[in-house]
Amino acid sequence: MKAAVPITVNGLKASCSQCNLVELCLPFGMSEHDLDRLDELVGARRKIKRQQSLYRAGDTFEAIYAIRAGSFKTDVLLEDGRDQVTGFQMTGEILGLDGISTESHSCNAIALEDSEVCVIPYAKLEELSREVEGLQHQFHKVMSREIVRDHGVMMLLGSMRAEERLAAFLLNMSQRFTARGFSPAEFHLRMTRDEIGSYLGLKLETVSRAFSRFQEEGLVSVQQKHIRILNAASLKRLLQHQSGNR
Amino acid sequence: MKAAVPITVNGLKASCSQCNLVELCLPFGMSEHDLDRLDELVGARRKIKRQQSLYRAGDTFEAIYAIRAGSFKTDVLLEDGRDQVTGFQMTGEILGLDGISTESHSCNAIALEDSEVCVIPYAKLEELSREVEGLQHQFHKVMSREIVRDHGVMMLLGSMRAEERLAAFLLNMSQRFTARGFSPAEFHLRMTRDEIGSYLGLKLETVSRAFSRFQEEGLVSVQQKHIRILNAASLKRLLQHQSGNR
DNA sequence: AATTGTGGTTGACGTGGATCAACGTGCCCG
DNA sequence: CGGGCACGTTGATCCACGTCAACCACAATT
Repeated sequence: MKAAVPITVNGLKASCSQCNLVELCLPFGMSEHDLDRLDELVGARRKIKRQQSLYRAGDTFEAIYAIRAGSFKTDVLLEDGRDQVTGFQMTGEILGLDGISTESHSCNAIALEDSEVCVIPYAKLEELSREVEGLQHQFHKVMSREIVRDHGVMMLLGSMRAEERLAAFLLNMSQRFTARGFSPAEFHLRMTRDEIGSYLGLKLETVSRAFSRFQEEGLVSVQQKHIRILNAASLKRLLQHQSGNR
Repeated sequence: MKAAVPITVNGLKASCSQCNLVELCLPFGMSEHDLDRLDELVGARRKIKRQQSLYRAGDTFEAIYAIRAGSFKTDVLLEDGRDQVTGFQMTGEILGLDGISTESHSCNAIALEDSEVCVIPYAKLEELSREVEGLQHQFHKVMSREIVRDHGVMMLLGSMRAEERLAAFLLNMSQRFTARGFSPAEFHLRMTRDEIGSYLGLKLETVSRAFSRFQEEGLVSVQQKHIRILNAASLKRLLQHQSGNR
Protein backbone atom coordinates (compact mmCIF):
# COMPACT_ATOMS: atom_id res chain seq x y z
CA MET A 1 0.00 0.00 0.00
CA LYS A 2 1.34 3.38 -0.97
CA ALA A 3 0.89 6.77 0.59
CA ALA A 4 3.19 9.36 -0.91
CA VAL A 5 1.23 9.77 -4.14
CA PRO A 6 -0.51 13.17 -4.15
CA ILE A 7 -4.26 13.16 -4.45
CA THR A 8 -4.92 10.87 -7.30
CA VAL A 9 -4.49 7.39 -5.95
CA ASN A 10 -5.82 6.32 -2.64
CA GLY A 11 -4.81 3.01 -1.25
CA LEU A 12 -8.31 1.68 -0.76
CA LYS A 13 -8.23 -1.52 -2.73
CA ALA A 14 -11.36 -1.80 -4.78
CA SER A 15 -13.54 -4.85 -4.47
CA CYS A 16 -16.08 -5.65 -7.12
CA SER A 17 -17.70 -8.37 -5.07
CA GLN A 18 -18.51 -5.85 -2.36
CA CYS A 19 -19.50 -3.01 -4.63
CA ASN A 20 -23.11 -1.94 -4.84
CA LEU A 21 -22.70 -0.96 -8.45
CA VAL A 22 -22.24 -4.52 -9.63
CA GLU A 23 -25.35 -4.70 -11.69
CA LEU A 24 -24.56 -1.51 -13.56
CA CYS A 25 -20.91 -2.16 -14.12
CA LEU A 26 -18.55 -4.54 -15.82
CA PRO A 27 -19.33 -7.48 -13.50
CA PHE A 28 -22.99 -7.50 -14.43
CA GLY A 29 -24.25 -11.02 -14.92
CA MET A 30 -21.14 -12.75 -13.65
CA SER A 31 -21.29 -15.64 -11.20
CA GLU A 32 -20.40 -15.31 -7.53
CA HIS A 33 -17.31 -17.33 -8.18
CA ASP A 34 -16.11 -15.34 -11.17
CA LEU A 35 -16.77 -12.17 -9.25
CA ASP A 36 -14.21 -13.09 -6.64
CA ARG A 37 -11.59 -13.35 -9.34
CA LEU A 38 -12.48 -9.89 -10.53
CA ASP A 39 -11.18 -8.50 -7.28
CA GLU A 40 -7.68 -9.44 -8.43
CA LEU A 41 -8.20 -7.28 -11.43
CA VAL A 42 -9.20 -3.92 -10.16
CA GLY A 43 -6.20 -2.06 -8.91
CA ALA A 44 -6.46 1.16 -7.02
CA ARG A 45 -9.18 3.71 -6.96
CA ARG A 46 -8.47 7.17 -8.16
CA LYS A 47 -10.16 10.42 -7.24
CA ILE A 48 -10.64 13.14 -9.82
CA LYS A 49 -11.68 16.63 -8.90
CA ARG A 50 -14.31 18.53 -10.86
CA GLN A 51 -12.94 19.83 -14.17
CA GLN A 52 -9.84 17.67 -13.90
CA SER A 53 -9.16 15.09 -16.55
CA LEU A 54 -8.93 11.37 -15.99
CA TYR A 55 -6.99 11.08 -19.23
CA ARG A 56 -6.38 13.28 -22.23
CA ALA A 57 -6.21 12.65 -25.96
CA GLY A 58 -2.74 11.41 -26.75
CA ASP A 59 -2.09 9.83 -23.34
CA THR A 60 -0.71 6.33 -23.51
CA PHE A 61 -3.43 3.79 -22.94
CA GLU A 62 -2.87 1.58 -19.94
CA ALA A 63 -6.16 1.04 -18.21
CA ILE A 64 -9.87 1.39 -18.53
CA TYR A 65 -11.89 2.94 -15.73
CA ALA A 66 -15.15 2.12 -14.02
CA ILE A 67 -16.90 5.11 -12.50
CA ARG A 68 -17.40 4.49 -8.82
CA ALA A 69 -18.83 7.90 -7.94
CA GLY A 70 -19.52 11.09 -9.82
CA SER A 71 -19.77 11.69 -13.55
CA PHE A 72 -17.71 12.57 -16.59
CA LYS A 73 -17.86 13.90 -20.08
CA THR A 74 -15.67 12.77 -22.97
CA ASP A 75 -14.77 15.10 -25.79
CA VAL A 76 -12.69 15.14 -28.93
CA LEU A 77 -11.09 18.19 -30.42
CA LEU A 78 -10.27 19.22 -33.94
CA GLU A 79 -7.02 21.01 -34.84
CA ASP A 80 -8.85 24.27 -35.33
CA GLY A 81 -10.12 24.39 -31.78
CA ARG A 82 -13.65 23.16 -32.32
CA ASP A 83 -14.57 20.44 -29.93
CA GLN A 84 -17.41 18.03 -29.49
CA VAL A 85 -18.69 16.21 -26.45
CA THR A 86 -19.04 12.56 -27.42
CA GLY A 87 -20.70 11.36 -24.26
CA PHE A 88 -21.65 11.80 -20.63
CA GLN A 89 -20.87 8.94 -18.26
CA MET A 90 -22.39 8.07 -14.91
CA THR A 91 -21.60 5.64 -12.10
CA GLY A 92 -20.98 2.07 -13.19
CA GLU A 93 -20.13 3.07 -16.74
CA ILE A 94 -16.79 2.31 -18.32
CA LEU A 95 -14.36 4.91 -19.64
CA GLY A 96 -11.31 4.57 -21.83
CA LEU A 97 -12.32 1.97 -24.42
CA ASP A 98 -11.27 4.35 -27.17
CA GLY A 99 -7.65 3.83 -26.17
CA ILE A 100 -7.42 0.15 -27.06
CA SER A 101 -7.28 0.60 -30.81
CA THR A 102 -4.15 2.71 -31.03
CA GLU A 103 -2.79 2.20 -27.54
CA SER A 104 -3.30 5.86 -26.91
CA HIS A 105 -6.43 7.73 -25.96
CA SER A 106 -8.31 9.58 -28.64
CA CYS A 107 -10.44 11.79 -26.42
CA ASN A 108 -10.41 13.64 -23.12
CA ALA A 109 -12.30 12.37 -20.10
CA ILE A 110 -13.18 15.20 -17.74
CA ALA A 111 -14.94 15.00 -14.39
CA LEU A 112 -18.19 16.98 -14.20
CA GLU A 113 -18.03 16.85 -10.40
CA ASP A 114 -15.63 15.43 -7.84
CA SER A 115 -15.50 11.79 -8.81
CA GLU A 116 -13.87 8.46 -8.17
CA VAL A 117 -12.98 5.66 -10.57
CA CYS A 118 -11.71 2.11 -10.28
CA VAL A 119 -8.59 1.62 -12.33
CA ILE A 120 -8.63 -1.57 -14.41
CA PRO A 121 -5.20 -2.22 -15.91
CA TYR A 122 -5.87 -3.32 -19.44
CA ALA A 123 -3.16 -5.96 -19.69
CA LYS A 124 -4.56 -7.65 -16.61
CA LEU A 125 -8.06 -7.42 -17.98
CA GLU A 126 -7.07 -9.23 -21.16
CA GLU A 127 -5.21 -11.83 -19.16
CA LEU A 128 -8.03 -12.49 -16.76
CA SER A 129 -10.67 -12.51 -19.44
CA ARG A 130 -8.81 -15.34 -21.13
CA GLU A 131 -9.42 -17.35 -18.00
CA VAL A 132 -12.82 -16.14 -16.93
CA GLU A 133 -15.36 -16.64 -19.66
CA GLY A 134 -17.99 -14.54 -17.93
CA LEU A 135 -15.64 -11.60 -17.77
CA GLN A 136 -14.69 -11.91 -21.39
CA HIS A 137 -18.30 -12.02 -22.39
CA GLN A 138 -19.27 -9.02 -20.29
CA PHE A 139 -16.40 -6.98 -21.52
CA HIS A 140 -17.36 -7.62 -25.11
CA LYS A 141 -20.91 -6.62 -24.31
CA VAL A 142 -19.76 -3.37 -22.78
CA MET A 143 -17.80 -2.50 -25.91
CA SER A 144 -20.64 -3.48 -28.17
CA ARG A 145 -23.08 -1.43 -26.11
CA GLU A 146 -20.87 1.58 -26.63
CA ILE A 147 -21.00 1.04 -30.39
CA VAL A 148 -24.78 0.77 -30.34
CA ARG A 149 -25.04 3.88 -28.18
CA ASP A 150 -22.86 5.79 -30.62
CA HIS A 151 -25.11 4.75 -33.49
CA GLY A 152 -28.03 6.17 -31.55
CA VAL A 153 -26.23 9.48 -31.20
CA MET A 154 -25.39 9.47 -34.88
CA MET A 155 -29.08 8.99 -35.64
CA LEU A 156 -29.91 11.87 -33.33
CA LEU A 157 -27.31 14.18 -34.82
CA GLY A 158 -28.06 13.21 -38.37
CA SER A 159 -31.80 13.30 -38.45
CA MET A 160 -33.47 14.99 -35.51
CA ARG A 161 -34.48 18.59 -34.97
CA ALA A 162 -33.45 20.56 -31.89
CA GLU A 163 -36.41 19.79 -29.65
CA GLU A 164 -36.32 16.12 -30.50
CA ARG A 165 -32.66 15.97 -29.61
CA LEU A 166 -33.25 17.55 -26.26
CA ALA A 167 -36.24 15.31 -25.56
CA ALA A 168 -34.13 12.26 -26.40
CA PHE A 169 -31.41 13.54 -24.13
CA LEU A 170 -33.74 14.12 -21.21
CA LEU A 171 -35.41 10.74 -21.56
CA ASN A 172 -32.03 9.08 -21.75
CA MET A 173 -30.85 10.84 -18.60
CA SER A 174 -34.07 9.96 -16.84
CA GLN A 175 -33.68 6.33 -17.73
CA ARG A 176 -30.11 6.21 -16.52
CA PHE A 177 -30.95 7.93 -13.25
CA THR A 178 -33.75 5.45 -12.77
CA ALA A 179 -31.38 2.53 -13.30
CA ARG A 180 -29.32 3.99 -10.45
CA GLY A 181 -32.22 4.12 -8.06
CA PHE A 182 -32.97 7.82 -8.44
CA SER A 183 -36.21 9.43 -9.43
CA PRO A 184 -37.08 9.09 -13.12
CA ALA A 185 -38.79 12.45 -13.03
CA GLU A 186 -36.54 14.72 -11.05
CA PHE A 187 -32.81 15.08 -11.33
CA HIS A 188 -29.88 17.37 -11.38
CA LEU A 189 -27.83 17.81 -14.54
CA ARG A 190 -24.13 18.08 -13.91
CA MET A 191 -23.27 19.64 -17.26
CA THR A 192 -23.71 23.15 -18.62
CA ARG A 193 -25.99 24.20 -21.48
CA ASP A 194 -22.91 24.58 -23.59
CA GLU A 195 -21.86 20.99 -22.94
CA ILE A 196 -25.35 19.70 -23.65
CA GLY A 197 -25.34 21.73 -26.84
CA SER A 198 -21.99 20.36 -27.91
CA TYR A 199 -23.20 16.81 -27.32
CA LEU A 200 -26.43 17.41 -29.24
CA GLY A 201 -24.85 19.38 -32.07
CA LEU A 202 -26.63 22.60 -31.08
CA LYS A 203 -25.62 25.99 -29.71
CA LEU A 204 -26.27 26.69 -26.05
CA GLU A 205 -28.85 29.33 -26.95
CA THR A 206 -30.82 26.74 -28.86
CA VAL A 207 -30.66 24.35 -25.92
CA SER A 208 -31.84 27.09 -23.61
CA ARG A 209 -34.73 28.00 -25.88
CA ALA A 210 -35.80 24.39 -26.22
CA PHE A 211 -35.82 24.08 -22.43
CA SER A 212 -37.96 27.20 -22.22
CA ARG A 213 -40.35 25.88 -24.83
CA PHE A 214 -40.73 22.59 -22.97
CA GLN A 215 -41.40 24.54 -19.81
CA GLU A 216 -44.04 26.73 -21.47
CA GLU A 217 -45.76 23.64 -22.77
CA GLY A 218 -45.71 22.05 -19.34
CA LEU A 219 -43.56 19.12 -20.38
CA VAL A 220 -40.81 19.79 -17.87
CA SER A 221 -40.00 22.22 -15.14
CA VAL A 222 -36.55 23.71 -15.43
CA GLN A 223 -34.67 25.62 -12.79
CA GLN A 224 -31.13 25.95 -13.92
CA LYS A 225 -29.73 22.46 -13.71
CA HIS A 226 -32.60 21.04 -11.76
CA ILE A 227 -35.01 19.22 -14.06
CA ARG A 228 -38.43 17.85 -13.34
CA ILE A 229 -40.13 15.86 -16.06
CA LEU A 230 -43.84 16.56 -15.90
CA ASN A 231 -45.03 14.78 -18.98
CA ALA A 232 -42.76 12.00 -20.12
CA ALA A 233 -45.37 10.64 -22.50
CA SER A 234 -45.42 13.84 -24.52
CA LEU A 235 -41.65 13.92 -24.63
CA LYS A 236 -41.67 10.43 -26.07
CA ARG A 237 -44.35 11.36 -28.55
CA LEU A 238 -42.21 14.26 -29.66
CA LEU A 239 -39.58 11.74 -30.63
CA GLN A 240 -41.67 9.19 -32.37
CA HIS A 241 -43.90 11.25 -34.53
CA GLN A 242 -43.76 13.84 -37.27
CA SER A 243 -41.02 16.35 -37.89
CA GLY A 244 -37.55 15.17 -38.77
CA ASN A 245 -35.54 17.85 -40.43
CA ARG A 246 -32.73 16.83 -42.64
CA MET B 1 -15.54 -25.14 -56.85
CA LYS B 2 -19.21 -25.95 -56.57
CA ALA B 3 -22.36 -24.77 -58.17
CA ALA B 4 -25.45 -26.35 -56.65
CA VAL B 5 -25.81 -24.30 -53.46
CA PRO B 6 -28.30 -21.46 -54.07
CA ILE B 7 -26.74 -18.08 -53.57
CA THR B 8 -26.05 -17.59 -49.92
CA VAL B 9 -23.58 -20.16 -48.71
CA ASN B 10 -20.88 -21.60 -50.84
CA GLY B 11 -18.86 -24.48 -49.56
CA LEU B 12 -15.49 -22.86 -50.13
CA LYS B 13 -13.90 -23.03 -46.75
CA ALA B 14 -12.35 -19.74 -45.92
CA SER B 15 -8.71 -19.59 -45.01
CA CYS B 16 -7.31 -16.56 -43.28
CA SER B 17 -3.76 -17.69 -43.69
CA GLN B 18 -4.18 -17.73 -47.47
CA CYS B 19 -6.21 -14.59 -47.72
CA ASN B 20 -4.71 -11.51 -49.27
CA LEU B 21 -6.76 -9.26 -47.03
CA VAL B 22 -4.88 -10.31 -43.90
CA GLU B 23 -3.38 -6.97 -43.19
CA LEU B 24 -6.70 -5.17 -43.42
CA CYS B 25 -8.78 -7.67 -41.55
CA LEU B 26 -9.13 -9.28 -38.16
CA PRO B 27 -5.88 -11.25 -38.39
CA PHE B 28 -3.77 -8.13 -38.77
CA GLY B 29 -0.64 -8.33 -36.70
CA MET B 30 -1.05 -11.97 -35.70
CA SER B 31 1.81 -14.42 -35.89
CA GLU B 32 2.11 -17.10 -38.56
CA HIS B 33 1.35 -19.70 -35.95
CA ASP B 34 -1.72 -17.97 -34.53
CA LEU B 35 -2.96 -17.40 -38.04
CA ASP B 36 -3.17 -21.11 -38.68
CA ARG B 37 -5.49 -21.47 -35.74
CA LEU B 38 -7.72 -18.76 -37.16
CA ASP B 39 -8.55 -21.03 -40.02
CA GLU B 40 -10.49 -23.20 -37.58
CA LEU B 41 -12.58 -20.21 -36.77
CA VAL B 42 -13.91 -18.93 -40.01
CA GLY B 43 -16.76 -21.04 -41.18
CA ALA B 44 -18.29 -20.69 -44.57
CA ARG B 45 -18.31 -17.81 -46.92
CA ARG B 46 -21.56 -16.25 -47.87
CA LYS B 47 -22.46 -14.31 -50.98
CA ILE B 48 -24.84 -11.38 -50.79
CA LYS B 49 -26.35 -9.82 -53.86
CA ARG B 50 -26.57 -6.08 -54.30
CA GLN B 51 -29.37 -4.57 -52.19
CA GLN B 52 -29.76 -7.76 -50.19
CA SER B 53 -29.19 -7.68 -46.46
CA LEU B 54 -26.56 -9.64 -44.61
CA TYR B 55 -28.57 -9.21 -41.44
CA ARG B 56 -31.41 -6.99 -40.31
CA ALA B 57 -32.20 -5.15 -37.10
CA GLY B 58 -33.81 -7.63 -34.74
CA ASP B 59 -32.12 -10.71 -36.17
CA THR B 60 -30.58 -12.97 -33.57
CA PHE B 61 -26.88 -12.39 -33.29
CA GLU B 62 -24.77 -15.44 -34.05
CA ALA B 63 -21.77 -14.36 -36.00
CA ILE B 64 -19.71 -11.44 -37.09
CA TYR B 65 -18.64 -11.05 -40.70
CA ALA B 66 -15.47 -10.08 -42.46
CA ILE B 67 -15.97 -8.58 -45.88
CA ARG B 68 -14.11 -10.64 -48.42
CA ALA B 69 -15.32 -8.81 -51.51
CA GLY B 70 -17.66 -5.95 -52.20
CA SER B 71 -19.03 -3.34 -49.85
CA PHE B 72 -21.91 -2.64 -47.48
CA LYS B 73 -23.80 0.05 -45.70
CA THR B 74 -25.29 -0.23 -42.22
CA ASP B 75 -28.35 1.72 -41.21
CA VAL B 76 -30.66 2.13 -38.27
CA LEU B 77 -34.28 3.09 -38.49
CA LEU B 78 -36.59 5.00 -36.22
CA GLU B 79 -40.21 3.97 -35.65
CA ASP B 80 -41.46 6.85 -37.75
CA GLY B 81 -39.64 5.69 -40.86
CA ARG B 82 -36.66 8.01 -40.73
CA ASP B 83 -33.45 6.17 -41.21
CA GLN B 84 -29.80 6.94 -40.96
CA VAL B 85 -26.79 5.31 -42.54
CA THR B 86 -24.29 4.69 -39.75
CA GLY B 87 -21.43 3.51 -41.91
CA PHE B 88 -20.04 2.21 -45.17
CA GLN B 89 -17.81 -0.87 -45.01
CA MET B 90 -15.22 -2.12 -47.45
CA THR B 91 -13.17 -5.30 -47.88
CA GLY B 92 -11.40 -6.50 -44.78
CA GLU B 93 -13.72 -4.61 -42.45
CA ILE B 94 -15.83 -6.32 -39.84
CA LEU B 95 -19.61 -6.22 -39.68
CA GLY B 96 -21.99 -7.19 -36.92
CA LEU B 97 -20.30 -6.00 -33.74
CA ASP B 98 -23.47 -4.16 -32.76
CA GLY B 99 -25.15 -7.49 -32.13
CA ILE B 100 -22.98 -8.58 -29.22
CA SER B 101 -24.51 -6.30 -26.65
CA THR B 102 -28.09 -7.54 -26.80
CA GLU B 103 -27.54 -10.75 -28.71
CA SER B 104 -29.61 -9.32 -31.50
CA HIS B 105 -28.62 -6.94 -34.26
CA SER B 106 -29.51 -3.29 -33.91
CA CYS B 107 -29.00 -2.24 -37.49
CA ASN B 108 -29.33 -3.49 -41.05
CA ALA B 109 -26.32 -4.44 -43.13
CA ILE B 110 -27.02 -4.10 -46.83
CA ALA B 111 -24.74 -4.93 -49.74
CA LEU B 112 -23.97 -1.99 -52.03
CA GLU B 113 -22.84 -4.38 -54.73
CA ASP B 114 -22.64 -8.15 -55.10
CA SER B 115 -20.45 -9.10 -52.18
CA GLU B 116 -18.98 -11.94 -50.21
CA VAL B 117 -18.30 -12.25 -46.50
CA CYS B 118 -16.54 -14.71 -44.22
CA VAL B 119 -18.84 -15.89 -41.47
CA ILE B 120 -17.20 -15.91 -38.05
CA PRO B 121 -19.41 -17.68 -35.53
CA TYR B 122 -19.26 -15.56 -32.42
CA ALA B 123 -19.24 -18.38 -29.87
CA LYS B 124 -16.23 -19.87 -31.59
CA LEU B 125 -14.52 -16.51 -31.72
CA GLU B 126 -14.85 -16.04 -27.97
CA GLU B 127 -13.64 -19.56 -27.38
CA LEU B 128 -10.63 -19.26 -29.62
CA SER B 129 -9.71 -15.83 -28.39
CA ARG B 130 -9.44 -17.24 -24.89
CA GLU B 131 -6.69 -19.47 -26.23
CA VAL B 132 -5.02 -17.24 -28.75
CA GLU B 133 -3.84 -14.03 -27.19
CA GLY B 134 -3.10 -12.39 -30.51
CA LEU B 135 -6.64 -12.97 -31.67
CA GLN B 136 -8.12 -11.61 -28.48
CA HIS B 137 -6.02 -8.52 -28.75
CA GLN B 138 -6.85 -7.92 -32.39
CA PHE B 139 -10.51 -8.40 -31.82
CA HIS B 140 -10.51 -5.83 -29.06
CA LYS B 141 -8.68 -3.42 -31.29
CA VAL B 142 -11.25 -3.86 -34.01
CA MET B 143 -14.07 -3.04 -31.60
CA SER B 144 -12.22 -0.08 -30.19
CA ARG B 145 -11.48 1.21 -33.66
CA GLU B 146 -15.17 1.16 -34.39
CA ILE B 147 -15.82 3.27 -31.30
CA VAL B 148 -13.18 5.79 -32.30
CA ARG B 149 -14.55 5.92 -35.83
CA ASP B 150 -18.03 6.59 -34.49
CA HIS B 151 -16.69 9.45 -32.39
CA GLY B 152 -15.23 10.92 -35.55
CA VAL B 153 -18.60 10.75 -37.24
CA MET B 154 -20.25 12.35 -34.22
CA MET B 155 -17.75 15.18 -34.48
CA LEU B 156 -18.54 15.55 -38.15
CA LEU B 157 -22.29 15.51 -37.65
CA GLY B 158 -22.19 17.76 -34.64
CA SER B 159 -19.86 20.47 -35.73
CA MET B 160 -19.10 20.59 -39.43
CA ARG B 161 -20.82 22.38 -42.25
CA ALA B 162 -21.93 20.62 -45.43
CA GLU B 163 -18.79 21.08 -47.53
CA GLU B 164 -16.54 20.08 -44.69
CA ARG B 165 -18.54 16.91 -44.18
CA LEU B 166 -18.26 15.96 -47.82
CA ALA B 167 -14.55 16.78 -47.89
CA ALA B 168 -14.01 14.58 -44.82
CA PHE B 169 -15.99 11.83 -46.47
CA LEU B 170 -14.01 11.97 -49.70
CA LEU B 171 -10.67 12.02 -47.92
CA ASN B 172 -11.74 9.09 -45.79
CA MET B 173 -12.80 7.10 -48.85
CA SER B 174 -9.58 7.97 -50.60
CA GLN B 175 -7.56 6.79 -47.66
CA ARG B 176 -9.42 3.52 -47.45
CA PHE B 177 -9.10 2.87 -51.16
CA THR B 178 -5.40 3.55 -50.88
CA ALA B 179 -5.05 1.05 -48.05
CA ARG B 180 -6.55 -1.50 -50.43
CA GLY B 181 -4.06 -0.81 -53.16
CA PHE B 182 -6.28 1.38 -55.30
CA SER B 183 -5.61 4.89 -56.45
CA PRO B 184 -5.91 7.55 -53.76
CA ALA B 185 -7.14 10.03 -56.32
CA GLU B 186 -9.58 8.16 -58.49
CA PHE B 187 -12.34 5.85 -57.37
CA HIS B 188 -15.87 4.72 -57.85
CA LEU B 189 -18.43 5.32 -55.13
CA ARG B 190 -20.83 2.45 -54.66
CA MET B 191 -23.48 4.45 -52.82
CA THR B 192 -26.08 6.96 -54.02
CA ARG B 193 -26.16 10.67 -53.16
CA ASP B 194 -29.07 9.90 -50.89
CA GLU B 195 -27.04 7.36 -48.94
CA ILE B 196 -24.09 9.71 -48.68
CA GLY B 197 -26.47 12.39 -47.47
CA SER B 198 -27.99 10.14 -44.88
CA TYR B 199 -24.56 9.23 -43.58
CA LEU B 200 -23.45 12.86 -43.46
CA GLY B 201 -26.69 14.23 -42.05
CA LEU B 202 -27.52 16.14 -45.23
CA LYS B 203 -30.14 15.99 -47.97
CA LEU B 204 -29.11 14.54 -51.31
CA GLU B 205 -29.55 17.93 -52.97
CA THR B 206 -27.03 19.42 -50.60
CA VAL B 207 -24.58 16.63 -51.33
CA SER B 208 -25.06 17.15 -55.03
CA ARG B 209 -24.51 20.90 -54.74
CA ALA B 210 -21.38 20.42 -52.66
CA PHE B 211 -20.01 18.07 -55.30
CA SER B 212 -20.76 20.67 -57.97
CA ARG B 213 -19.06 23.39 -55.93
CA PHE B 214 -15.96 21.25 -55.49
CA GLN B 215 -15.95 20.63 -59.18
CA GLU B 216 -16.28 24.32 -60.06
CA GLU B 217 -13.39 25.08 -57.78
CA GLY B 218 -11.27 22.41 -59.38
CA LEU B 219 -10.93 20.33 -56.22
CA VAL B 220 -12.42 17.19 -57.67
CA SER B 221 -13.82 15.96 -60.90
CA VAL B 222 -17.20 14.31 -60.54
CA GLN B 223 -18.95 12.17 -63.07
CA GLN B 224 -21.84 10.47 -61.39
CA LYS B 225 -20.20 8.00 -59.05
CA HIS B 226 -16.79 8.31 -60.54
CA ILE B 227 -14.64 10.65 -58.47
CA ARG B 228 -11.25 12.08 -59.20
CA ILE B 229 -9.57 14.10 -56.49
CA LEU B 230 -7.60 16.88 -58.14
CA ASN B 231 -6.52 18.85 -55.12
CA ALA B 232 -6.37 16.83 -51.94
CA ALA B 233 -4.44 19.54 -50.12
CA SER B 234 -7.26 22.03 -50.54
CA LEU B 235 -9.79 19.48 -49.38
CA LYS B 236 -7.74 18.96 -46.25
CA ARG B 237 -7.42 22.69 -45.74
CA LEU B 238 -11.16 22.98 -45.99
CA LEU B 239 -11.39 20.71 -42.98
CA GLN B 240 -8.74 22.20 -40.81
CA HIS B 241 -9.38 25.86 -41.07
CA GLN B 242 -12.09 28.41 -40.53
CA SER B 243 -15.80 27.85 -40.73
CA GLY B 244 -17.45 25.42 -38.37
CA ASN B 245 -21.11 26.08 -38.02
CA ARG B 246 -22.84 25.04 -34.91
C1' DA C 1 -36.13 3.68 -81.32
C1' DA C 2 -39.53 4.46 -77.88
C1' DT C 3 -40.50 3.71 -72.83
C1' DT C 4 -39.99 3.62 -68.15
C1' DG C 5 -37.38 4.21 -64.09
C1' DT C 6 -33.82 5.42 -60.98
C1' DG C 7 -30.45 8.56 -59.74
C1' DG C 8 -28.40 13.15 -60.29
C1' DT C 9 -28.40 18.21 -61.05
C1' DT C 10 -30.06 22.80 -60.64
C1' DG C 11 -33.08 26.72 -59.40
C1' DA C 12 -36.37 29.41 -56.41
C1' DC C 13 -37.92 29.90 -52.03
C1' DG C 14 -38.67 29.13 -46.93
C1' DT C 15 -37.12 28.22 -42.26
C1' DG C 16 -34.71 26.30 -38.14
C1' DG C 17 -31.18 27.27 -35.79
C1' DA C 18 -26.75 30.11 -35.71
C1' DT C 19 -25.07 34.57 -34.53
C1' DC C 20 -24.82 38.79 -32.10
C1' DA C 21 -26.04 41.32 -28.29
C1' DA C 22 -28.15 42.67 -23.98
C1' DC C 23 -29.54 41.46 -19.68
C1' DG C 24 -30.56 38.16 -15.50
C1' DT C 25 -29.12 35.17 -11.70
C1' DG C 26 -26.72 32.60 -8.42
C1' DC C 27 -22.13 31.91 -6.40
C1' DC C 28 -17.47 32.51 -4.89
C1' DC C 29 -14.13 35.37 -2.65
C1' DG C 30 -12.12 39.26 -0.73
C1' DC D 1 -21.78 42.58 2.02
C1' DG D 2 -20.61 43.86 -2.48
C1' DG D 3 -18.23 43.03 -6.77
C1' DG D 4 -16.87 39.91 -10.19
C1' DC D 5 -17.70 35.96 -12.93
C1' DA D 6 -19.51 31.98 -15.00
C1' DC D 7 -23.72 30.43 -16.56
C1' DG D 8 -28.33 31.05 -18.31
C1' DT D 9 -32.20 33.47 -20.75
C1' DT D 10 -34.26 36.12 -24.32
C1' DG D 11 -34.70 39.05 -28.45
C1' DA D 12 -33.46 40.55 -33.32
C1' DT D 13 -31.35 39.34 -37.40
C1' DC D 14 -29.08 36.34 -40.81
C1' DC D 15 -27.88 32.46 -43.53
C1' DA D 16 -26.96 27.49 -44.60
C1' DC D 17 -29.44 24.04 -45.70
C1' DG D 18 -34.03 22.01 -46.29
C1' DT D 19 -38.05 21.80 -49.39
C1' DC D 20 -40.37 21.72 -53.64
C1' DA D 21 -40.18 21.33 -58.35
C1' DA D 22 -38.48 20.91 -62.99
C1' DC D 23 -35.37 18.75 -65.84
C1' DC D 24 -31.47 15.70 -67.39
C1' DA D 25 -28.62 11.29 -68.03
C1' DC D 26 -28.12 6.77 -68.31
C1' DA D 27 -29.62 1.85 -68.21
C1' DA D 28 -32.73 -1.70 -68.58
C1' DT D 29 -36.96 -3.44 -71.13
C1' DT D 30 -39.61 -4.13 -75.05
